Amino acid sequence: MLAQHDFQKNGLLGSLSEDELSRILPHLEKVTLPLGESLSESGRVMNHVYFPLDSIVSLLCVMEDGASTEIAVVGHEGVVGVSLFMGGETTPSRAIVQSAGEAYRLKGHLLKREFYRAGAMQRLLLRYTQALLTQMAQTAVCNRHHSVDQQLCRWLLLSLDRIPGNELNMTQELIANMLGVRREGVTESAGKLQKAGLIDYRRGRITVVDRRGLEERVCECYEVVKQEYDRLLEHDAVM
Amino acid sequence: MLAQHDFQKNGLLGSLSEDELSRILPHLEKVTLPLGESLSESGRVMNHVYFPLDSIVSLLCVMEDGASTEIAVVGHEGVVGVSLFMGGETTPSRAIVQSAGEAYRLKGHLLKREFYRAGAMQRLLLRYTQALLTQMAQTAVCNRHHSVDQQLCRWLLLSLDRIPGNELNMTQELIANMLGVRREGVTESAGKLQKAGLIDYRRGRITVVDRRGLEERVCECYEVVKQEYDRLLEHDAVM
DNA sequence: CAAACTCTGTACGCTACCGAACAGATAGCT
DNA sequence: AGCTATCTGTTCGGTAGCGTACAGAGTTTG
Repeated sequence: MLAQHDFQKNGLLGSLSEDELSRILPHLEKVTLPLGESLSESGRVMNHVYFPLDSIVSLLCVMEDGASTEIAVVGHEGVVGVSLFMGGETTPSRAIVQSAGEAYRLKGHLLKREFYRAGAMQRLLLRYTQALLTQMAQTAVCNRHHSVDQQLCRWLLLSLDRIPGNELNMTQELIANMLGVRREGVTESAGKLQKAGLIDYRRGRITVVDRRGLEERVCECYEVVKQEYDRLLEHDAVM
Repeated sequence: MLAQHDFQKNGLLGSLSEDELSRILPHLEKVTLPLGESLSESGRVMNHVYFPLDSIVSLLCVMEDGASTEIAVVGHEGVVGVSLFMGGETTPSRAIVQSAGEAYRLKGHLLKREFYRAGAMQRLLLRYTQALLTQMAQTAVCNRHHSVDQQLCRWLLLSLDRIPGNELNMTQELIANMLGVRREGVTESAGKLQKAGLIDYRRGRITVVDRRGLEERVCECYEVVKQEYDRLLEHDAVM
């Protein structure tokens, strides 16, 4: 049945061979991730890893005073919970659902078992982890050198790449938390984009009307990350 | 002979079992890394991986306009070149020798061969990579939320942890490049630390005279990273 | 020993972003 | 419908860090 095959919507799952897939398929469990749900808390062991389909998960670094910054975003191209197979079991960061949607989840020990077979799954996950590494690095530079305007563009495009359609359900408050800036800063930047006719903002719902326009305005960070993801995760390259 | 055993100065090499070690030992080549040398350029495949002994290597993200930011630092606890075994072969970042010193290097394909034996070496390298991930994430937050003063403290402590003694050979210009700020900003911050009696700065040579003082002044980012490194890389934990 | 170079200190105006406070707008609820 | 929550827009003073410019101090070179 076709419905059984929607795991293909996740890039990693979709890249596995029949053989590899058949071992984990029976254990894949489809779940709906509501906005704001926490999939992973700082220092806590995760029971499952999550393969998003149309949901988006943000990896956040939260500080003692509550201030936070998004360090990476995970969508249908990836998986939440790399620390399980990397061997550390936990991370000091949090994983929060930024855009509600569906995902497949898998018990952590099953993923680890599969990982340690040292087959295609391992290669795939490692390449994905490297892509994640790049995203984090580029986020660090972007935080240092680029304006809120540019970062907002980057964030919108990264999100847009991970959902179907061109609508995002996000309040400015939430975006501000992700970017680690003030809510007013987002209001201002979003206002500029609105005036320029690139987006349409209405109370928690952003519609991107001119994607090309955003791409012209965004800093190079978006493209660097995108190209690296494409390079590392194109299906042929998996092996 | 004792001189043969200084590979133990590198935490990763030192954690390997006799058995694991014996396979790569004949291929380890000791090299001296001069200040400023580039070990890895954006998008270029590295021929070797480097295990620093008393040298420090900075991983930098360089942008089109030449602006840069250090995203992580590697010393005797780690290895330069994780992209080789992660499967991507290259990264968009650069690796520059920040503090001259010695390192062992190993041909990339030999490390990969060892990695794919899926033994202790693999587990060790993956845990190290996770530590690196944490460092990058924390750098991203720090760039967003903390003052140059605090970041300078963090940077000094991270460097100090990776060299013998309490002297760093660094011009303010270089530090500024690492932190991704203006040279004048470093002058100012370093001046404050000098006045507070924490460091002694003289033309490209910093002597840390009050390490405790720095630790009191640094932001939480330093401690978060340090603890995660300790947790992931303590020898017992390796297996 | 003087010249050339490099590194450090200081000053000044400028801009982006912060913090706080508040007013208007929109959506959901009863 | 009206009430209330919440979300968005705007303002205003404060500040950290930027860009630029330049002066002094230390180090190397001829």
